[in-house]
Amino acid sequence: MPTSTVENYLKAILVRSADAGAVVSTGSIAEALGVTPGTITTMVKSLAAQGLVEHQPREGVRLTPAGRAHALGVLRKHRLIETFLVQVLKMDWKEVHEEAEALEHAISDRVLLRIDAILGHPVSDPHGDPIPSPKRPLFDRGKGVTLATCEPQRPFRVQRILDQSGPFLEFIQRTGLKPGARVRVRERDRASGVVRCELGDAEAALGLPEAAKIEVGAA
Amino acid sequence: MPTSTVENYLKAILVRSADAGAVVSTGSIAEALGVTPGTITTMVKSLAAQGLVEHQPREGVRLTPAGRAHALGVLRKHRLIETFLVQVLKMDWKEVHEEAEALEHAISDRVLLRIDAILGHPVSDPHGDPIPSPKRPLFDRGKGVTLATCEPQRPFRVQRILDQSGPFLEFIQRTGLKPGARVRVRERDRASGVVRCELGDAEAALGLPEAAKIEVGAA
DNA sequence: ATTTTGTCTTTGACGAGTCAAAGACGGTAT
DNA sequence: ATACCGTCTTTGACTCGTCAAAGACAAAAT
Ligand SMILES: [Mn+2]
Ligand SMILES: [Mn+2]
Ligand SMILES: [Mn+2]
Ligand SMILES: [Mn+2]
Repeated sequence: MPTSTVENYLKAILVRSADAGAVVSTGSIAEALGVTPGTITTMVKSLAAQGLVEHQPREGVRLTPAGRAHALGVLRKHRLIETFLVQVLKMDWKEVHEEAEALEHAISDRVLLRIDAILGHPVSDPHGDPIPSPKRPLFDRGKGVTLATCEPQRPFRVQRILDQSGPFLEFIQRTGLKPGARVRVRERDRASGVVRCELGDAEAALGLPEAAKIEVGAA
Repeated sequence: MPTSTVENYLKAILVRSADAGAVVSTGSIAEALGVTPGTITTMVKSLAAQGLVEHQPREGVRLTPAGRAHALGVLRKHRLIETFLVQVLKMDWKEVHEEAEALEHAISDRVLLRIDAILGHPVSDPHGDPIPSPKRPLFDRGKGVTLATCEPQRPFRVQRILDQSGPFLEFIQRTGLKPGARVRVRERDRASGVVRCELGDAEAALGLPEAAKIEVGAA
């Protein structure tokens, strides 16, 4: 019966530990949760006492298997909820993260099962982030091909939006560069730093750093 | 930004004040929320300081207009959520109250609007309880006709289940005496205290006190 | 008029979660 | 070797929601 605060901490640690067993700095958790560093230290000690993390003072934090399992459960809820809000409730693409941030702590496993079934057991959320499950324990870490690095002229499919800030999602929505969209890089001009690409019959231009925020895969 | 605790208090006071402006004893709130009397007194003082209730010490508590408005909003959320869980997620009829108790504090007004629209703006929840709205401010207080008092032989429609305890809802589900069901009292034997009624082609028997827990209306 | 009883309030304490400010640490620069 | 700096930890304090236990009150019983 972890509190919702504890769940948020665990999830923050999980998504920040690239690989299972990686160590995360308390500072980065503080920044992610918008809380002072001292608060993290205190909380981390409490999490360690509950067996959810290991803490090497002045070194970092690592999820225990129990902590990781719980964090994965929360992340799964979060992403299934986002998918549900978009697919079933037809909510706006860029609003759902905030909603899911609260709902992930309020929805029971029973409700989650129903949602998962209604959605047909999806494997990724509206942003293209993978939905972990007991049988699919995360980390299909794509090879990291993005609009900044993929082969020009060849058709790809948008897979995942790496920058999920409001303005960037606005842009994605406006241009239609959402996960699932077919896209082709027309021209990548290293001098001007502009990537020009084609979506169906439309065109979109974006800077190189921005192009690197859009992961693509085989069409 | 009332906390979810405050919302639960306001809702408890609302559903316990038969008429708008009625006074509720702190003791009954304590019992409803499963909390000690001292806690209520403390909390009520805080609610009063926030202008949500008026408190006559040793007399009772009354919602202010602001408190009532907020309580109505929470009650609306609760009942719309219950309806959604049954109608859209096909959840079990007797599980939804508990789920809604948590979700009512986590769902935003945006999500609520979508749910309301998808359900077609329902006016009552699965238990037959009215769903308040800005234009429909509660209190369609039925005339209180129940299976214990309605005219025998004449067909009625189940309107509302007054006892929402687990076992009673089990019974309702088993017999099909849910809101919306057509029902007819065949025989009401005051000596044995048994009410025998007919639902479609099936029959159901129940005691008089139990019959009084099932409100009915014109078929 | 007392005493009893039931209900309400007060008081002191606690856990959870947080912050501000002060302190400890360790790596980098001088 | 020493000083400096950025990061992490400690400490003391605060809010919110809660309880247990003791106290106040008023209505009912004697
Ligand atoms: Mn959250
Ligand atoms: Mn997402
Ligand atoms: Mn609730
Ligand atoms: Mn209900």
